[in-house]
Amino acid sequence: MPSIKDVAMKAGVSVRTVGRALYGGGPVKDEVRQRVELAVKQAGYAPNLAARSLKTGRGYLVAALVASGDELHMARLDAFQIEIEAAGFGLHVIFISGGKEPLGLVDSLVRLGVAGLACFHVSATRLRKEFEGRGLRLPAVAFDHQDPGADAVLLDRPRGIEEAVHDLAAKGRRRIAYLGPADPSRLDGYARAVRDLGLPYLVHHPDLKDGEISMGEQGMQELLDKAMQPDGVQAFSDMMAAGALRCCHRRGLRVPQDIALVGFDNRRLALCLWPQLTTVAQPNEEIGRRMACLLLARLRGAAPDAPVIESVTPMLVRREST
Amino acid sequence: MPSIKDVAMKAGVSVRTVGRALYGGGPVKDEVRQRVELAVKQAGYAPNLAARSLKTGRGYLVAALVASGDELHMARLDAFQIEIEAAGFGLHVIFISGGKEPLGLVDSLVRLGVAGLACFHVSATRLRKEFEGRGLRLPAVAFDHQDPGADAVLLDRPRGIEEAVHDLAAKGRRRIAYLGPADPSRLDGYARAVRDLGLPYLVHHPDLKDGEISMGEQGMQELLDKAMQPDGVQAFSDMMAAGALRCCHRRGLRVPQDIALVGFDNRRLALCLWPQLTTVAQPNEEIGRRMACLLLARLRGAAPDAPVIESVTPMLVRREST
DNA sequence: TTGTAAGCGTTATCAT
DNA sequence: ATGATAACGCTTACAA
Repeated sequence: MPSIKDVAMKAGVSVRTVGRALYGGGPVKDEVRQRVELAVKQAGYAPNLAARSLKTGRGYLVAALVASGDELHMARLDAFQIEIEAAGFGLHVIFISGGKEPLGLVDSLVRLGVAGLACFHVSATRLRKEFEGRGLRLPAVAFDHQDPGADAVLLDRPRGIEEAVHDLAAKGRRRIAYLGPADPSRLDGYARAVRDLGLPYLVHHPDLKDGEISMGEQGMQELLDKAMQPDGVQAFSDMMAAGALRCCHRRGLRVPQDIALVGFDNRRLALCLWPQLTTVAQPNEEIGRRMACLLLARLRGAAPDAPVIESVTPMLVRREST
Repeated sequence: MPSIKDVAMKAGVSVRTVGRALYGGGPVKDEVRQRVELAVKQAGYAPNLAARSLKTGRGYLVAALVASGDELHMARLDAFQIEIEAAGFGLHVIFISGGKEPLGLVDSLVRLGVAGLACFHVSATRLRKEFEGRGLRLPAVAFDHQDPGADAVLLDRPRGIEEAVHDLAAKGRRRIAYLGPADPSRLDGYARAVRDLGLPYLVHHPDLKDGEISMGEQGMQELLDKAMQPDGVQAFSDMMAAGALRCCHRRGLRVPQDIALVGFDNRRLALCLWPQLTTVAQPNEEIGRRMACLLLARLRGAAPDAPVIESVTPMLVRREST
């Protein structure tokens, strides 16, 4: 492994000059700069990041906390990584399986000297408190929830649901139900839409907890049994919609002829179903990019003191189920 | 950030003694060790990994190359991470989106001083060659393919397919077809099974390339049009099976009454379909764990010179589609 | 049984 | 416009 000394030797200058030539911080003769750059190429020199961060105290790793392996998180993370690496940082991914933090997570982050934190649908409030307890400030950006003092990118679910319900109404549906847990943001959008459209408020919250598919299947069953007679259903998620679809198949209800069905998330699953699922898509790439921008600005000290909150809007994707 | 000096001061000993007390390497009085451990606790000391790896030259990060955000890779990676972190290493995940390596990947890995490499379905032959070109040996473990000189965990697909076909036959199916690309490992298992069972060899390779779902749908259509009259189908993947299922629905074929259908992978999707898909499951956690063991052994220098190749067996999961 | 000190590769302060 | 050198926190050979 060539070090900066080797480069200096090769170029016939001092290490200080190599530093100036590569990163600025003082005047360097053009001819010398060229010699240095050539020497870097020839030696295959790449600065040792361990040494750098030991010296500067600044870390070069950004940690991402991710709820285990979910397709949506991965899409966001992918976009996030690209921006982060383009800015010269490295991405350190930590999977939080089953809601449990890895043992000694804070320690390992401190030891690694992480420069910042990105939370993909996992709250890091406690974790950041621990950092503060050690006298460290850890810049952070979160998705879809607000950690106190952290920047955030929020998803405007109400808007997405509202658009979907309006679209159902535009297709002639008059009894549009909401199926799923009592999530305030989704219910807000649904409630606003049916009120504005003058349609009945039809909501069913299945109280099942074991997985979204069976929740969707059983919830749909109950919805039908309660004689709500829906001709359209906005589901909490694609997974729940898949369950609802199973119920319709079982009962011989045709989708979309008898009942139109809309999901939420636009998972790849939506394309695999019969019929293919109309759904509200999250702009995952945009989310990842925005999170990276926010965090990078803070790492560069170019962000205001107060947390920056941004909002992204989901988009309706029309398929066979409506 | 407390350093080892602070701990030494607090405990009233030298840094050398702290080192011995914490990591061994010489005798330490019990009483002194206790004082040191107390001081570590009180100071909240955690060794600075940048300094350590600068000094030792050994990295503490293991890099994982992953084909972007796939659910199966994530499950394996999750298990992999747990073992790696338990061994005191950190995991550095790199997503290879769309088959393209991030620009300057080798450089960034060198600079990070990664200790080892894990390839989840991405070949790293070229990458490791580049490392060798710089005079660095990079221990590596791969999944599902053999990189020269690297350890590997292979999936015994033939066994999995064979078991599935036998299961179809046991349920009375006599015309079992294989639907999918001409993947040698899967075809091997299929061919062996139908031969052993004395059943006809019915194979259709759709030459469509645009996504596995439409490939499954169109492939199934062609399979039926060719009058192969299958009463059972082993698909290349769950995604293809989902497409095949769509075709059956469209044509009014009942699954499993008219045709039984088996997928491969056991994605979460399999539970969302109607009917729920019987499929060949990959033991993802085991794969991740084994890869970690192999790599850790090599990092500790406890592995033989020759590459170690292990094999894991998939398992049939019976659901509604058979 | 314990302590001293060198050195890893970088950055940055100072002098030239 | 350039160079010598100290310091970051850690590990470890060597001295005591």
